[in-house]
Amino acid sequence: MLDVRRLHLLRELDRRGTITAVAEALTFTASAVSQQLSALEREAGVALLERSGRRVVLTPAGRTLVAHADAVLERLELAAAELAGAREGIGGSLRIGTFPSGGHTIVPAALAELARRHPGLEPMLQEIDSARVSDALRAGDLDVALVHDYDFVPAPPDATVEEVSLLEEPMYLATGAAGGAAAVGASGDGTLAELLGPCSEAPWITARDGTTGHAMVVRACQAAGFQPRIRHQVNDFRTVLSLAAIGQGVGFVPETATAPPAEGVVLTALPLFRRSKVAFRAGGGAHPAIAAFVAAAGAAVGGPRC
Amino acid sequence: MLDVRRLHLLRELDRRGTITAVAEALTFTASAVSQQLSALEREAGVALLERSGRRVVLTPAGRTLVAHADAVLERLELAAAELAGAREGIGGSLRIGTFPSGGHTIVPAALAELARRHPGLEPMLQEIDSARVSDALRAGDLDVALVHDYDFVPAPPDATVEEVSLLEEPMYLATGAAGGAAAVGASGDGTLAELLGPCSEAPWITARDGTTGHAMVVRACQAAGFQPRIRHQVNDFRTVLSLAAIGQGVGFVPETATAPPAEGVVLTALPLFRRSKVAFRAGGGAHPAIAAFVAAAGAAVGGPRC
DNA sequence: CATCAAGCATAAGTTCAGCTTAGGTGTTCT
DNA sequence: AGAACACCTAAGCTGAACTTATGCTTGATG
Repeated sequence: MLDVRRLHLLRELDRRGTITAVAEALTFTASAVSQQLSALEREAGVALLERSGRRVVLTPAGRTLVAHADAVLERLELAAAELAGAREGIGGSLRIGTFPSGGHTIVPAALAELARRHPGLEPMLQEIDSARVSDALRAGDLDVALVHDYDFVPAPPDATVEEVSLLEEPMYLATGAAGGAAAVGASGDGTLAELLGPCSEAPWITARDGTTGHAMVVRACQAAGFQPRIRHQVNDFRTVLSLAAIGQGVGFVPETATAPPAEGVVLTALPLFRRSKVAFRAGGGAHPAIAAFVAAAGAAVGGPRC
Repeated sequence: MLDVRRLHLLRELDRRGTITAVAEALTFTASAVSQQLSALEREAGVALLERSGRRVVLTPAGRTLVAHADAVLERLELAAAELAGAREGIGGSLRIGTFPSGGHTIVPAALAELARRHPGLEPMLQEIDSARVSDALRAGDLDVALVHDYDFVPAPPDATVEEVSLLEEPMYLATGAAGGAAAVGASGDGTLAELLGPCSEAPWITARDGTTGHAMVVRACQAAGFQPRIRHQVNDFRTVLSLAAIGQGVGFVPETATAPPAEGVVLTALPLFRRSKVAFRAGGGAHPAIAAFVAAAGAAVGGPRC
């Protein structure tokens, strides 16, 4: 019988690219991973990986085996989730990841709701970049995470992670107000090019390089026909608004960040959306603590809005 | 992560009923199985089995976990099968089980065909009662098996075993001929009760007690309205015919056993069928050696008949 | 081109999970 | 009541799997 632990290593190798990275993620030495993968190859009787430069890449046989590993591990996750459901009461710890701005919007409300309904549950919050979430989930460093998904920034589909949509909100263009008063443009009509065009020469404020928020600004501007001149890179939307207010540039903020209205900023709604989701390991949705968090997060975004 | 080897033990416990039986089947000591199941229970955090008299039975949680184990193990079987397919050439050994009468009908033709097409494959034949086949497949003592399936004897559905139908043939009633000449009644019309009625007082020849062939005779007679008086119990259909010829009783034989015609026996076709099938572990159909055997067996029964 | 770091593989030593053996308890059958 | 059966626990042992140490190849850098 194929060893599932070894299949797990093969899957991580497929995702992370190097044996060293796999070892780091699972807190082994590279030697241990190398030995186990050799053993897997031996029992498989087929070459699963071959050296390519100083790394290794999976053979076609290795890649199909990873597909099977995904299926097996998903089913094991589901089994574990159901077992957790069979244990009376929801308890233990739940490791929650969140994008930075989620930490002071959705998460507190969700955690309050969660604590009210399941006092035995011990939530552990951790800020994490959305791009690193799926790795952290697979490695078991996180159980659930709040993630973002922007227009223009397609996430590669990943069979190992499931997502539940929480909220879809429009993005706003934040520009400095001439008079110093706060204003929210209800616009909504007008194409992206028409709305962004006037800012093609302005300095831009984006999220930090490498994030999906950053990529979204760049691609939206490109779609509007220009290359943004980026001056500031900050992740915190309150900082974006403060900078815009003092005329340091223009940027995007999600609807959540528009209340209370920031002084000295004009906000214009864009035909551009951000979706907030809860992500967890495929099969893990049956876990009561995860299901409870998804429900609490849903209540947190749905409650105030209805 | 749940340990798949332990899940395998739990599944076997579900099928076999006692820890001792599981240990015997997998060549462990009962102590080892007991310890591993305790460990599984500990990591599950839920009671999976409870004592009932001097045995143990699965709790509801244990039974749902077995369902997951079935799914996981089937997928692993499929993965292993595909790996075997990726190995160039078909080789190694293939352990084949067969019901006794299959040994001198289908199997030789199938093995000849198999040897012709895949000289590297080393088939290992073993007679086995159909009722024990699924256990033997699951335990890994067999890779494929020829099994039977009679009308009136429903086999309990087993998600761990897949079957491919080979042949459906009518059963014949064998009675002693008055004149001593061979005869095959083409009857076909007439209900089961009408055809068997005349034999309600005759001594019967059936397969050995506990086999499906035996159960089929008893239930068919019951359906015809009488309880058969069983005198002889033999599995070999040639012996059945010989006994019928000397007036020692009446019995059922499948069509396969009617050629060449036996002297002194009258054969009457019954509206009663026997199906021959190839069985293998769920997911194992993708294994090249198993697929080759299924094809060869199909050719063996289909070839002479078309 | 020489040098260095990254990444993988192998050898050797160590630790711990999982096996067997041995012995004990509760249950069922005779 | 006694015997056989099925399971559990304790104790000791063995091998699989990990770490450490080392060497090889590849790619980047000055």
